[in-house]
Amino acid sequence: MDRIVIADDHPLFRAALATALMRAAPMAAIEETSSLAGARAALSAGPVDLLLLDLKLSDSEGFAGLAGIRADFPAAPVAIVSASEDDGTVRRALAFGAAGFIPKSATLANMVEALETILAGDVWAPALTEVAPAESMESRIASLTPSQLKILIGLQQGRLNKQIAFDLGVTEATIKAHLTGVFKKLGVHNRTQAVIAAQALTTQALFPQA
Amino acid sequence: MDRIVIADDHPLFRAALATALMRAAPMAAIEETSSLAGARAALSAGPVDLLLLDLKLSDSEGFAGLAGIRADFPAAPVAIVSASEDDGTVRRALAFGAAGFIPKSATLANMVEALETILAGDVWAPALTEVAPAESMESRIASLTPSQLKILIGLQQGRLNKQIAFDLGVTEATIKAHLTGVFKKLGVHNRTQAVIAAQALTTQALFPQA
DNA sequence: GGAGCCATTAGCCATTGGTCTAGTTACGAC
DNA sequence: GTCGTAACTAGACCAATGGCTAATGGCTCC
Repeated sequence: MDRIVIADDHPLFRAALATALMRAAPMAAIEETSSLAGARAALSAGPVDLLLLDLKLSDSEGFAGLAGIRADFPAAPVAIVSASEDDGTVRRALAFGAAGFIPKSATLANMVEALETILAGDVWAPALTEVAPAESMESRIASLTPSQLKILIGLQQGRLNKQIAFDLGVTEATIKAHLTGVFKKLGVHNRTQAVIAAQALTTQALFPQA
Repeated sequence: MDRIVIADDHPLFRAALATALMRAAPMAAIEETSSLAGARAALSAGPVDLLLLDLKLSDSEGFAGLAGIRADFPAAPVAIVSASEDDGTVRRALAFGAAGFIPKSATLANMVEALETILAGDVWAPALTEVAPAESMESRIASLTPSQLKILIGLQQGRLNKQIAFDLGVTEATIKAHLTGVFKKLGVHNRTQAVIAAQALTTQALFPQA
């Protein structure tokens, strides 16, 4: 029996997802939450077979929420449900390790199909116009270790090393060491440039392709 | 006789603007360029009565180009021509001191009207749904002095104080002094947070209102 | 002329940031 | 098993940053 968590701040859409889930996985135990914090709580409580995550939650900021979840709970499959479904958004979600992408504009039948695919362990996403855009900043960020990613998210919120260290329960020296690794992987030389690079985590594509 | 500079990387659109200008200001001397650098060169060469600036140039990044021009040549009226014409973009352009906003989707007649208005010294912009959105980060950035703005743009490019000082031909001490002012005006406490705040200079509105 | 704002620089000092080196653990390959 | 690799951790050391005071000169607005 699967344990499935729906994290979306729109009650009606949660209901729609639940309906689709009842068809795709009749035996699943479904939990609903409207916040990223709620999703994290559910993940902390025990293993989850699928998390359906809205990109736009009150307490999350775009892909930073997804990235944070992936860092803390790498074992849990996460499917993104989103109102925006442009190529760039989909591609980025997959780059950050999403197991699937479900546009909110999808029909119920499509959602059922998508959920079945994802629950079977495959990846489901709207058709992409192209396969791989090569060396993107997204792929670089996706290559960060969980700790590095958490620290990058800290940077992006303007926190000091000391604050991040406190948040993560480690020494400031540790933060600095991880940061050096982050800089190397992102190809930058200081935190300011890292924040600029990490804009990919929150920003819409400036010119979404097609 | 007016001296008017068109900075747009699309040759056809430059031609369209030139056509509109010939009607709005038959006696004007028109110069064309495809880059921000070209526009700067023209402004440096002598007083310009109007600069028509595309928001998206190869060597500029959104509003940073406009802000930089305003900082270096505060006397020159700048009208933005842009493909995107959502409310947020227009509002922001005006917040950064644009004398007008001409959507690329405008008809030739509209362009002529807009240019006449702007050349007469008035502000021309598409209708805004609302007048003032109060205390925005844009208004804070717009309150920066020219030097402060140039330094903020330096920050946003990930440069060191030393590098910015070299670029502007001043001492590092000067950069620090200005930075203190920037932090105060933006309400932040370090350069990382300033960069995050300054994202308004390059980023599209995440959720352009209407 | 004076008040006020801006730009510029210097010097000092505390804090923060970043690199280097190094020890520990975990995990898969052989 | 143990070898190699990658991740996490941390201390030492130096560079960069930021706040402070103080001084100079230019500028505009009363």
